[in-house]
Amino acid sequence: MTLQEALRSSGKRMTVQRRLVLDAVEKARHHVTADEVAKRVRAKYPQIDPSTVYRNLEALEELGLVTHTHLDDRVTRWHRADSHAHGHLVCRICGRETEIGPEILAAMAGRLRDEYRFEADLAHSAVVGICRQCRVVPSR
Amino acid sequence: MTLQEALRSSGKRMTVQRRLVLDAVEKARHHVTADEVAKRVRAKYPQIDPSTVYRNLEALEELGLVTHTHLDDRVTRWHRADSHAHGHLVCRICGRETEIGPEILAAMAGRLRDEYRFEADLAHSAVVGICRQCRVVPSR
DNA sequence: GAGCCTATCGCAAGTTGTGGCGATAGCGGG
DNA sequence: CCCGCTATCGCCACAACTTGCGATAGGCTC
Repeated sequence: MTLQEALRSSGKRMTVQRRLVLDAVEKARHHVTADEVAKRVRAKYPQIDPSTVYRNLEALEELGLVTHTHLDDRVTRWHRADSHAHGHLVCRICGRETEIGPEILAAMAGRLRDEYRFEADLAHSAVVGICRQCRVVPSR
Repeated sequence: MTLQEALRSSGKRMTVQRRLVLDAVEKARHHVTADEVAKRVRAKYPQIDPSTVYRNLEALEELGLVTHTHLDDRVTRWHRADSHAHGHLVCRICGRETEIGPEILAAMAGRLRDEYRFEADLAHSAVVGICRQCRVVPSR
């Protein structure tokens, strides 16, 4: 079993808490915050500590089962790792979030790889800027 | 005086605290965290509250005097606004940070503008990935 | 299935950044 | 130069994580 192997080779264990956190992320359709995961898990099992949720999200990321993305400025958002590749645009004025295909980001990643030998992870951060709606009426 | 005009037109005031925060950011050679600014200011004027520093950084950003960037995942870093345009690559393995010219990022910004009418601010976030040194020895 | 090693847990305290509130002080007008 | 309006301040409490630590419990071995 792949999961078993991954666990064994990394020296990690599958605990009840870890499975609950993983389930919560997988059940969530899209990006969820650690806090949302914690609330969801604690709704059923209140004795599970929030810090456990945070640590498990990191552990599951090391196992390659989940990933995190920085959408807007501050909050970290988690989702299952096998989601299709895509990027995000986030408007700094209205906060609206647009999902975009991987092509444009991939083009940049290619140049970074060629010119800097840097392997960019472009799903990791959203591109911040001003969306088409908010461009029309200048903010300042 | 430009600063005076900017202040007046935005209805903001120049207080002692605000000037100290601005000075601290300008004196800092590169990107500093809000916490570092607070420590530096409080070293001389301990009665200034950290929350004042945070609020003043935002206010100075609205005035266009300073900007913030997200280098690694979590911490917000501040610098004076007139720095030359550039992007950042941050390695998720070793944490090393590379400054890059604006060309590659600008190319992507151009495509986002054309295809999505999205005005990207690419100095705002660093590109996270794996640097050339850490690529040699795979992490997993 | 008993025992051991150690990853992981729950708890509690620390860190970092945010928001409300009454008091203070810029700054434009009279 | 005094007054008044209100932006800003300092303080305090809170929100969002993070970390240290002793106790617990996976999972491998015998």
